Amino acid sequence: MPDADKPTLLVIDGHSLAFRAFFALPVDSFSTRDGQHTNAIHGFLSMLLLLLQNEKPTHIAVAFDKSRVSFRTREYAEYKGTRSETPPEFKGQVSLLQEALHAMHIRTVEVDDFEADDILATLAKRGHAEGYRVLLVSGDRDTIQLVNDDVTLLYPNTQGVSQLKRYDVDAVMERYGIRPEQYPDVAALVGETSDNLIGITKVGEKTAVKWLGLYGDLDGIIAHADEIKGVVGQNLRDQKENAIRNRRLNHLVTDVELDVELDEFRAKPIDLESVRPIFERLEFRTLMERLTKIAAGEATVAGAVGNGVPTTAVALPAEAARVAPVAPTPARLLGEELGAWLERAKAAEPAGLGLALEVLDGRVIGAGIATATETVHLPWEPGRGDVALFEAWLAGDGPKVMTDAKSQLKALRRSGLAFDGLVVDTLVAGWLVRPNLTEKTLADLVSFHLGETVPQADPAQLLPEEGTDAGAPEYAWYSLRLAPVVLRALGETSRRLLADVEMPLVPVLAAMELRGVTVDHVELAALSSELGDRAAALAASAYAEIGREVNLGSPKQLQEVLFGQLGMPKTRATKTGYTTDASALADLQESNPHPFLGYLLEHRDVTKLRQIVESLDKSIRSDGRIHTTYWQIGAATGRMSSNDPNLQNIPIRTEDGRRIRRAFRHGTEYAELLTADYSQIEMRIMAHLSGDPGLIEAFNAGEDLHRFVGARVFGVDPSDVTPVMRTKVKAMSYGLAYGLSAFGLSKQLRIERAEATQLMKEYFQRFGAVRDYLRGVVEQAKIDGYTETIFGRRRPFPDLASPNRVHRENAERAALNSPIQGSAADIMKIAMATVEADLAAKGLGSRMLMTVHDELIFEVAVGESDALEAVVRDRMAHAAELLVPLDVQIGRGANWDDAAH
DNA sequence: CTGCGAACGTA
DNA sequence: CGTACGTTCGCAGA
Repeated sequence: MPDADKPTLLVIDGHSLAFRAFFALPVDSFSTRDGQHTNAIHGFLSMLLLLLQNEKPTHIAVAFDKSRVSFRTREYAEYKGTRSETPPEFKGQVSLLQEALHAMHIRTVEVDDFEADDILATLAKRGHAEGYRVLLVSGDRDTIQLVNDDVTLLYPNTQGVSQLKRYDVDAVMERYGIRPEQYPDVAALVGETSDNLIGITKVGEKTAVKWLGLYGDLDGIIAHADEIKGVVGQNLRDQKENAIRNRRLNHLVTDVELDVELDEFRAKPIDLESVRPIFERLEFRTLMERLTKIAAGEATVAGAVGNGVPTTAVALPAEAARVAPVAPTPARLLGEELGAWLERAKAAEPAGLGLALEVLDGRVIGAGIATATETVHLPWEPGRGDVALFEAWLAGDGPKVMTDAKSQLKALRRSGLAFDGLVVDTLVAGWLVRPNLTEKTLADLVSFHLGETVPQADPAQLLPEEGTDAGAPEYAWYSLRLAPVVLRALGETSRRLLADVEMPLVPVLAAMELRGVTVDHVELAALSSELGDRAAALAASAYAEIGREVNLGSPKQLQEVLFGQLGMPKTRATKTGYTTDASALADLQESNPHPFLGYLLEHRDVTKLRQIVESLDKSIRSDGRIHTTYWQIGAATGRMSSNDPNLQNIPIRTEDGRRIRRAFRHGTEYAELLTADYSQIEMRIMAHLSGDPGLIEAFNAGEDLHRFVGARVFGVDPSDVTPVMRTKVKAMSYGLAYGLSAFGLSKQLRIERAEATQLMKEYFQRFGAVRDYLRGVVEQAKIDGYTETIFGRRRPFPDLASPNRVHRENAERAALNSPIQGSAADIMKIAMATVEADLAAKGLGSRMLMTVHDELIFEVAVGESDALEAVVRDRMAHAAELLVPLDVQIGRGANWDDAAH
């Protein structure tokens, strides 16, 4: 029977989904007037309605655990022992949920002594046997073992409860590299923390999958345990009982006795009158409206909006795998033919043509151009003459769609070719859709957004062989096809961000990378050798203290020295032992002073600096300049990163560090360097976003921010704010944007916990809107599943719904920080594009060289100091209009250090 | 030769 | 028990 004709059985693990919903939605925003919490019920039902709309199941069952004990806990008392007590706000929601389900005429199932997963397993097996298509919804990974050609798992791991990842056999293979039925063997070897099942030490997913490939299954692996070498082999032999026990426990029972026939789960038409009383009692107005629409058959897939309901629809890929479309065979056209083709292509694709350039040794050697149905391959050297029409198209503003345009734009520039008209870079657009950096290449994008595979994907492709590999024409074609899909996924606001902020930045970054920055090799070499000498002397002194030579760069050996030989108290634990990081060593120095610690710390500093100096020196190219690469999609917040080498972490805090900055110079044709940075931009954004009157006044007053805030917090006159008070308030202010706790604050300032708590209390009393704002960000993010910057840049936070407290709280702090760091990034990106454009418009020869998040560095052409400063100040200060002014600090000098004000 | 964790530089 | 990155090193397992 073809799939489409099969009945669809939807089976939901009720407890697991309700629990996820509980953590995904803020408990405070969902309760009835008489105080009953409803967030878990609301989230669950919201998800259920989406499933009803999208999947149109013919049969529905919801399974629940009958109690916390089952045959598993009897066999292994510690099973799920790490799970904490059920939160009181959750209790009671399950029975109300069951009541609501019954009102919707949906059957629930629970069986003594078995877990909901066993019921899922049993129903999946019966459904498969009786010719159903089965959809399982569970947050328990053990259910992966149930997936087969008829059984698909929807797993809520990406975007809170309303987004489900679809695991069919192929998806499991892709994610885990194994067949679904092998999953329990992997889990048995690796262990499962949430179930308190300990696996084999040192065995992770990779090792387990590898062994399975070699020996077939867990029994095979254990039978061949003697052949496995090394520590892991020994661990396996020692701990195999763990794995055997885990395997027994994670095997799901497929023959639980259920007193029900599958047909009894048949979905009934929605009976609004039966549902109304319970929905009214739970005060679910919006859900009732949605249900009414579904009943009337007029609901749309993404129609779920309002009252705290996630606005995104369940993420569902298109129909089952189709045959991947194949790129058209590229035509080879010359001269006039090409010109004529271009004219036709432009008419066929008014939104833009796909373009990809072939690059060899940094120079352009060919191009691929694509419409939806045709591609052209053009091997050409610039200036050949007969392709003037093509070069004119490149230079004009005719719209072009590319993937990873920046590197290609650099090659064009090097080849002396003009370029304009980039409308979509699918790499950047794809990142705006999913900023957590999962798709880094065209092949990744095609795989995720189109569900197809780029043949022989190799982005570094130089000279594509005819017919086999994907070359420039195919790249152009895929780029063009990606664009509408990705743009549709972006939504209106993000499309504006792409067009107004990100796309204009691409050629700017390309230009900056090409320019590079002059760095003095002689200076660096001298510094390196001096630092080398000092490191050697410090190492010798350290060795003398302990009477032997150890590798000071080895945490392992240091632990032997500190906690063994010197008998010092253990520090904070890491995965592999005890930390020897600088702050821990400083603590030790206080409690157990020892000269070795001092030498060690200083040795660390010196070798670290030397390492940076060495790597910078190696990066100086033949033009005497360092050319970094900016990664526009480098950070989920919207920031850029810099690599090869990273110019965004050049030391500044110590004198030795500043000596490195002194090696950064202006080129010989130029007069000096100019640096411009936003002062306290993150605090200003916080003032803007929170609207806090006190903070806004602080910035508008234009006096020293921390002094002003300190005066308010400590209730003294600004002139009476002592340096100590100022330091405390400054740490507090900056910590806010990172979700700093009283504990963290006390640690950083080395003050008592109580004092830190008091300081925070006073702070929030004076700047209450800041606290309200920060709380609101997290709450809203839990509802939406993402945060947003001032300019509408979004970042999803799936972990806000995690039942794991550590993961969840990490996500909460990141969510807190994202709109602030991200808005600052937006502003800087706008500033960069406008500064660059203004310099060009005014015909200035000065140029922007580097960006370090809130700082820009320029090379000043002779006689342009004041003109440049005026442009930079103006464009940076007015990149955004906030409730507070944007302050720009500017300095000039012969090197980067001197140019810092 | 590769992958991971610790440590540390910046904003 | 403070966000966001990139780089380097040592170590362990091939």
